[in-house]
Amino acid sequence: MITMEEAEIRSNIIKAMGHPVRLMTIEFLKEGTRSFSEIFSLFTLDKSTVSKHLLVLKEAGIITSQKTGSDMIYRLEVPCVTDFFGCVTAVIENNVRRQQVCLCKR
Amino acid sequence: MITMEEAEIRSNIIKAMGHPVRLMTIEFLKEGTRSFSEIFSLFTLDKSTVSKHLLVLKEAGIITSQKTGSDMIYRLEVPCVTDFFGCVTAVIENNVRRQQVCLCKR
DNA sequence: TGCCTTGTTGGTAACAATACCAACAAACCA
DNA sequence: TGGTTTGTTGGTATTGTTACCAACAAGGCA
Repeated sequence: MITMEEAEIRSNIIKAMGHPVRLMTIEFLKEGTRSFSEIFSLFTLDKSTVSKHLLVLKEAGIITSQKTGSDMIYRLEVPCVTDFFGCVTAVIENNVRRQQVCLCKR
Repeated sequence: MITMEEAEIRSNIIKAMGHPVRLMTIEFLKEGTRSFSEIFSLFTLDKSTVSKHLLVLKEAGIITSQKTGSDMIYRLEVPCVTDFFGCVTAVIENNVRRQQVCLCKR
C-alpha cells in the first residue's frame, strides 16, 4: 500500500491535470512544442487565466517553458501522462454502457 | 485534437482521482473488493467524510458499491486507472532530478 | 419492540480554485 | 526614445471543495 504522504504528492500531479483547459493544453502539447499565443488561441479566456493554468502544469512538473525571442515556448515534459487518457475513455465508455452518463459531475 | 466538451468530461474523471484519500482508496481497492469499514479504517476522518469521498469515485464511475449483509462492499470498476500511477511516479522522479521537488503545490 | 451497528444525507464553516481586470516587465520595432 | 507586442503578477469576487457534527435510515439481534 501507498502512504498518505505519497498519496498527497501523487494527487498534486493528478489534480494539475484535472481541469479542462489544462487537459486540452496537454493534448495540444502532445503534438509538439507550442508558443503561448498558440495555446492561448485555443480558448476564449483572458491571457492571465491561461498563463496561470500553464503555471499550474509547470509547478506540477508536467510541462516546461523556455523564452525564445519574444515568444514563450511550452513543452510537454512527461508525455506518458497522455497514455492515461485511453483509460479515462474506458471509464467514460463503461459509464455510458451502464447508463450513468450524467453521473460524472466533478 | 480534443474538444472543450470532451475535455470537460475527461477532467471530471481525473478530478475524482485528484485527492489523497480517493487515491489511497483506489490503491486499496486494486487489491480486491473492500468493505466501507475497511476503507474507513485507513484514515482518521469522520465516516461521513469517507462516505462522501466514495460517492465522488462512484459518480465518476471509477468504483461501484453493493450492499452485502450489513456491509457496503466497494469494488474498483476500471482497474486500468492504476496503470497511470506509474507515469505519475515518472513525473515525480523527473521533478526530483530537476530539483523541483517542492514545486508541486497542488 | 427496543437498541445497536453501519453508512448516508443535510447543514455549515473554512479553505482552495478560478475567472476577470489592471498593472507591470521585457523584448521588439519604428 | 517611444510605442507595441507578449506574457506574468497582484488583487479580488465568485464559486467549488472538503471537513466536521448532527440527524437520519436500514438491518440485525436481544
